[in-house]
Amino acid sequence: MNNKELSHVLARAELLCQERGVRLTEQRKTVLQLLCVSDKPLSAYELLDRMRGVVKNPAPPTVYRALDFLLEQGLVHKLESLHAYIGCAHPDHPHASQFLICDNCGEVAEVEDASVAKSLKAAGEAIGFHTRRPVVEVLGTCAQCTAKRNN
Amino acid sequence: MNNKELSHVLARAELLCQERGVRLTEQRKTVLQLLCVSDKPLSAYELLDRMRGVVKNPAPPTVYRALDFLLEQGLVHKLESLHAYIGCAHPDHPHASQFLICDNCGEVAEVEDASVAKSLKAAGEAIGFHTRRPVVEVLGTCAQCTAKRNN
DNA sequence: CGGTTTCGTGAAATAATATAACATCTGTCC
DNA sequence: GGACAGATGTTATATTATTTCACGAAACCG
Repeated sequence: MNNKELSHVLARAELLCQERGVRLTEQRKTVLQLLCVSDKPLSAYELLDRMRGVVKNPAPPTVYRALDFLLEQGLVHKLESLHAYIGCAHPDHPHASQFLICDNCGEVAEVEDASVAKSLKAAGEAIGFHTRRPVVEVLGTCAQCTAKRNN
Repeated sequence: MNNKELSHVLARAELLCQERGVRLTEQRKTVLQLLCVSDKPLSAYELLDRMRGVVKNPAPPTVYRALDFLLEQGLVHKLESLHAYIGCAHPDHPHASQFLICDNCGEVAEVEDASVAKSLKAAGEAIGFHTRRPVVEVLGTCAQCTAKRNN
């Protein structure tokens, strides 16, 4: 995420939290920023390391608490298959995203494919299942890495 | 999984492994059986506990090695969002399954929805992404639990 | 304003999940 | 039987996540 996007996301996060009557504290903002400026998903302990410069003596609960908050607010996502976290690419609206994760370079693309969401919903409804949170993470190789390998 | 299904799956597993020239050893078969007879997904350490009766002094690598093998052979699945493992409901053919996981009762339904698979594939291809393993786990409430709650 | 309640944080310990490294054994092939 | 590859035994350790209890800050309410 570049600087402009970061500013937008942070401003948007401030606004959303205000609207919702929840508090985007310094620690929470720090974690959100760290995730947004990272070019790859970060594990909780990587975040912990990077917080050392900013927060005094952070412990695991420090980062997990911030992550819990940000996840609840839809400002970050957890990538279950990587045990890692990533800033949400479009926090502007509630959404069910899918993630395309490159095994090779670690790049993660967050996409919002209506057709995927729809067919998933339908598959659940077919057996009376009520969806709370869909986890859709596709592991594979991104276009760039595929191209490189074929050279 | 009932007894008849278990027999079928085990027989099928034996056959598949023979065809592929890989060895379904006692330990591996034990892990597969434990997963199949369980009515819910098991974590690696739950498996470890249940192996104590069968295998002498099992250690974590014992169970993780067996799981790695079984995952490779498509005989079990890993549920990333639960850190747990489950016997494959239909090992007869290679497949990309989706899992509907009930938060309330822990029941997991493995479904193979062609429409989901297709739209996911398309979403990847749209950006040149080459899929290796799709992880699709829908967290929510099963029909039974929804009904109970509304009573 | 002062009291209270709620939410957020600090800190230490520990639980749960997963892997590394290296030695030993077992089955298969020639 | 000797050599090789694959499977297992064993100990230690890495990584991810939660519990618990004490303390502090902000919002709420009179």
